[in-house]
Amino acid sequence: MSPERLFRLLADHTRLRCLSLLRAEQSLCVCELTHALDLSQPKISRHLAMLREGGLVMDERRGQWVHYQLAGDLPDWVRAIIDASVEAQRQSGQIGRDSLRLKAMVGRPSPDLCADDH
Amino acid sequence: MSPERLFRLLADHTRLRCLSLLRAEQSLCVCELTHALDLSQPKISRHLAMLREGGLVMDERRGQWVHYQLAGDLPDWVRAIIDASVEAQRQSGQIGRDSLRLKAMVGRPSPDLCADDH
DNA sequence: TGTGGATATACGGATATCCATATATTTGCT
DNA sequence: AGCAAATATATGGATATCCGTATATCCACA
Repeated sequence: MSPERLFRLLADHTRLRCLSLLRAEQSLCVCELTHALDLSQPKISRHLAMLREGGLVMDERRGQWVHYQLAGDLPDWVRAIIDASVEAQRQSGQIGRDSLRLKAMVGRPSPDLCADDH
Repeated sequence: MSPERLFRLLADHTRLRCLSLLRAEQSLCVCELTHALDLSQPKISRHLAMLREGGLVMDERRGQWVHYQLAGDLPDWVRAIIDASVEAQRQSGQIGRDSLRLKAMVGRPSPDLCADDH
């Protein structure tokens, strides 16, 4: 991952919000992100695919849901950049607003249910 | 400065190289950057203008030269992001190559001469 | 005032990015 | 097999970005 490629990935409001919320919430499925960010499903899916192709997030299918989380093997400098940007997002209140919508989501697939291999 | 705007500014190889070299060399004029990066003068000038409009660098005219340096009043999170990207650039050898070309530049406007208000 | 060096900006064209919409794919369930 | 929910991908258009080239501006100095 080159710095230029990383910055291109981060240079989009939607992707930044996805990353910030994923860092705050550990693991989220596409429909949770769609609801929390209040954006269309294809839009979220497309941006998550870009983050995945860049190695910033991992996906894992659990039943009919696909859960995303931050990649665990990120280089230190990449993690430092993501951390700093998350901090700025937090100060702007963006993460708070998205988290609130996530909390208010009804019919949210429970992480406990999904964790079981049922 | 929003994270998205910062990342857009950093999402370009030329601007990253300018920032890295400016951080390493304190202060450089346009012709030094043009020579060190081996790129056309309008290209360097245009990218420096973007960095200036984004508040990442300051310019100061000294005679017929315009010297650029990193802005001194950057927020902590911005500085952290720039620092991390510079570190990655250093590891890639990019800064070393550009620094070498800078050192090898002949007729380089001496900082000592330019510092005087002659 | 005029000339040359250093820097900045304007102008098109090529390419990339982003989006909305429509559609395909995968999975769980009956 | 067939249906519905969740997710992914394709398509085409609008917009943004980047670049090379040409030109304008600013400054030192004669």
